[in-house]
Amino acid sequence: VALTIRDVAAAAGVSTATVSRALRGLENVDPKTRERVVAIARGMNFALSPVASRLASGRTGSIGIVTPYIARWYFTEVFAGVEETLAPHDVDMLLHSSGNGHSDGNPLSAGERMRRRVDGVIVIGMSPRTDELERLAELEVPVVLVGAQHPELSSVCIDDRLGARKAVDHLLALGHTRIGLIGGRPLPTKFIPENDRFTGYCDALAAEGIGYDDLLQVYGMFTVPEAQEAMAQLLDVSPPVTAVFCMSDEMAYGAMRTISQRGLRVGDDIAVIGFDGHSLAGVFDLSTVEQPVRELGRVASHFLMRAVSGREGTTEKVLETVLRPRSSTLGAAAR
Amino acid sequence: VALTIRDVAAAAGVSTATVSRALRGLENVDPKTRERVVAIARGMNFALSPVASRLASGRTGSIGIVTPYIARWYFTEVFAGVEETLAPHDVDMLLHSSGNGHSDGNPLSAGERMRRRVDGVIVIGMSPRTDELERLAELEVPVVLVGAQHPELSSVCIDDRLGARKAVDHLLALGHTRIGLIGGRPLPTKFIPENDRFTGYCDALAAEGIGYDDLLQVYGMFTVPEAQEAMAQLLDVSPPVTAVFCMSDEMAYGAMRTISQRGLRVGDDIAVIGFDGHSLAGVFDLSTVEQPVRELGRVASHFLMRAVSGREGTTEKVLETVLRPRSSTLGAAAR
DNA sequence: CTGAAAGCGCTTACAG
DNA sequence: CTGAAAGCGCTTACAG
Repeated sequence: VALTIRDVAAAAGVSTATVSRALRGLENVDPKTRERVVAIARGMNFALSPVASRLASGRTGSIGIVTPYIARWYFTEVFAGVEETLAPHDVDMLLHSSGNGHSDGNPLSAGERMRRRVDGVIVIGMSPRTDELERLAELEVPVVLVGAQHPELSSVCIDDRLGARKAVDHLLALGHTRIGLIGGRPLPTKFIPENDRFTGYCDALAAEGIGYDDLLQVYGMFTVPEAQEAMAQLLDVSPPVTAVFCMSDEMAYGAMRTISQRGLRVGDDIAVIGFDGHSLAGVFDLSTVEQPVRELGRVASHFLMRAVSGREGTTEKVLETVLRPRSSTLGAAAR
Repeated sequence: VALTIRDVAAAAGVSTATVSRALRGLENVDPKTRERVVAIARGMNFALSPVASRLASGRTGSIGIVTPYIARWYFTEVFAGVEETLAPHDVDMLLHSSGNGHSDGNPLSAGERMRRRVDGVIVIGMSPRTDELERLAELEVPVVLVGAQHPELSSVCIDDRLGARKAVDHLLALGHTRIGLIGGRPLPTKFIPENDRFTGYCDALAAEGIGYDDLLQVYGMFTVPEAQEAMAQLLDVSPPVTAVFCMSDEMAYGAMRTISQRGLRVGDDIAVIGFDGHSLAGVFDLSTVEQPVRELGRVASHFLMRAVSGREGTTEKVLETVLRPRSSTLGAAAR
């Protein structure tokens, strides 16, 4: 029932090759011809079949996006940045969540899912040392990493170590010396942001001559409820902590909750600082180190587009973070 | 460089038709043949080209997802529900955000973007009376609406009127009689959830013999900062409100902030209730009416899959909401 | 600037 | 259960 390029060619009295060129806006078409063809196509309400174009041209016009989690703030923001820059170029995005968001687990690996379907892939927030990534590389299309680095791949990320240091330096400047740390998982793989943030925490303490105290590190798994428990644990160590650095804002929310449930005042009795620049940090007065998450997605998209068109090899970019002090560290005075 | 089905056929000593059938798991293939073909294909590391399959079969294997916003909680949750149910069936999702998330605005309408690319589309959180939807319908593929209804389309939504009523009834039961309302936009189109929630608010008041007072309705545009201002406005009316119903949890967060900034206590001096069941409502002790957002996405996916395979006409489903009282209405005692 | 023709890699009646 | 063959709707050297 749908029209084909042949119908348009016939109506315009030209070859299908010319219609194809005209409709795609290629250079080598006489302006008058192009105009006429375009007008006729529009008149017939014709549109090229993307599927046929893809098969004929060998380009998929799609990129893959791989991420462990699909409904989390960080991913969502990166994704928005990607969509924003890619949609105008008419590239489709094929999403694959490798994580445990699936009730039944995701049967396919990202590599299998993406195979023969994409011209390149953006990997968000995944450890760069996994089989998953390994298999993705076998696809032999450009890959760009967001939030991590890899010796052989393009990437865009932040300096997690420095970011963490900014957070803890802030606490230190406020006079705190017993500073708790709510991290993610107890034994993260090498190379991932958690390690760097941990190192930044240690750096800051060391610069003040404060040694690392294992009792002050607890784990919140990057979720609110687990961070609540972690904070409860932290509140029981002695000598007591007067401040806590959380590796994510969401964990910081959990920590804040536990603190007020204990009858303590966030920012006055115990200082809390997060990491991310979550969209609700402002309204809940949470001090944090902001990372330009959406921009991460934009930059990754640009890298990928360039790589797909073969215009360059691997590139790396590190974006800046900024400390945003609020009353969760400054106290009621700042509210 | 990539292998084709012909290579596999040659290696297996069968026709391409048989390879095609075997690899797709069709019934009419001798089990032994299938097994052998599959083994050989695997040995060659061969995978069918989805693009070629699509062109040959006429099915796109994709569905479209249209939404005004891409990085908002509601959308994200629905999307996760969709992804979760569709990914295992190997259907690709083509996303189109029609909203103003784009720096440069989105040049294409959803209809144009989706054209010839999808077997069906899910429309999330859009007013059902728009050109956008109109053009989508012209695609002549099944459409299912999430969060709204339409006389001619399948849909899955909640009863917004009843949900709002639950919220306000809760406030009324607590003894409040001056109840503010933070809505979205001043003049929403007909047929959309805002109107229903407004009606539910009025229903509840009317049942207690309380008349509608225009001074008590302010607008927060579904954003935190605008809700903060709206709440500030509300705090200045007299006689004063003792409670407020916000049409979204995010607006409720803004309201809570304004209230505490004024030195008042949320839940004790002023009760606040939201709407949605946002993921952080619990940690911030916000009373709310929860809607099963992810489930909305799952149900929509099932509807769409059935429609795509021609198994049924339009269907509607209304999911339940549940009141979740917390200390933002119950007061410190519940904390 | 334009066209004829081959080809992209599959699927699907149709026939057996 | 299997195969030969046509066809899906484009794009792209190649030739002019």
